[in-house]
Amino acid sequence: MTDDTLRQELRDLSDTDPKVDRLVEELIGRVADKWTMLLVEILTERECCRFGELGRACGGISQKMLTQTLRAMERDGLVTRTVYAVVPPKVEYRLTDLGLGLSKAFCGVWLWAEENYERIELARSDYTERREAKTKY
Amino acid sequence: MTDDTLRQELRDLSDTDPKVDRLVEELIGRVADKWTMLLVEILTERECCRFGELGRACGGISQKMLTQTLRAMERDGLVTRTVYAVVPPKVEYRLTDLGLGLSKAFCGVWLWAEENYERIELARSDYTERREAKTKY
DNA sequence: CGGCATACTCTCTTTTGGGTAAGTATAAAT
DNA sequence: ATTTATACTTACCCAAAAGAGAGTATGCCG
Repeated sequence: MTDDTLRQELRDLSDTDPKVDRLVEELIGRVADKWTMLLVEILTERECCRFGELGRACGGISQKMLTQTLRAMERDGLVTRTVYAVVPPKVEYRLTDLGLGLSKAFCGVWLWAEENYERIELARSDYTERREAKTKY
Repeated sequence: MTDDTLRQELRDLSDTDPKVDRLVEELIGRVADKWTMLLVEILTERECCRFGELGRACGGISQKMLTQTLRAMERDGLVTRTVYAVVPPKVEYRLTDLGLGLSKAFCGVWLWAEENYERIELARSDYTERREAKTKY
């Protein structure tokens, strides 16, 4: 994709009526958060997961945030939640088509992050160096 | 892209060593926030913007958040900041290559959001209906 | 009888995000 | 002399987000 194609696509996107625009922005705000993105990634890799499995795969997420994020995703139609009436309880989560679509869309961002994290670390240290140099005298 | 290709790509991504994995996750957390994404989008469309222009284009962002987000983006090497020594002050922001890369990567998510926001609204109302039905008796 | 496992839920506290409003510098315009 | 424009910075404050930790239900296993 050329820069101009990109520019054009984004312009087209903003040229729709402002109500849609706000909806889309709100949706991005909702969906583009750390835990949602992580869960989408994990659920893409392993198709079907139990609650505890997701928790372990996320590393460091609290139970509260996990339930909360999963509920929001369920509400938005990104995952399905299947409860088995057994004891101890068993609940399985899997992506819907909609969720898989988001995964595809977001895949580019993961790839970008993996390709560029070194450059960003470099930019960060350069920046603090520059700031330190400035305040030196 | 097939579902399996996607799965494989994401698996490859997680198979790198866990240190890189955490870095990438941290980067996603940093960059995947509402204001950053909006600013990236605006700066892609109009190439070069002054502070005030960005503020107006964002609609409803406070000066504080605007400076704060722009500073973080500068630190990460996503934008350049050019100060002109004039009065009243004039400062121009534009995306770096890195920033433009992020824009490209994230473009897919905007498109997805635009294509699917109706489905999500529908899923939401279905969900609340289901919940209401449940709690009815 | 006493754990253990699982998927929560609830409460309490801390942290963060983000808004508001005021202050700063300075040249040009009125 | 006062206002205007611009891009901030700083201080203060509130509400929302998130973490920590305990509690719950229940059948199975020893």
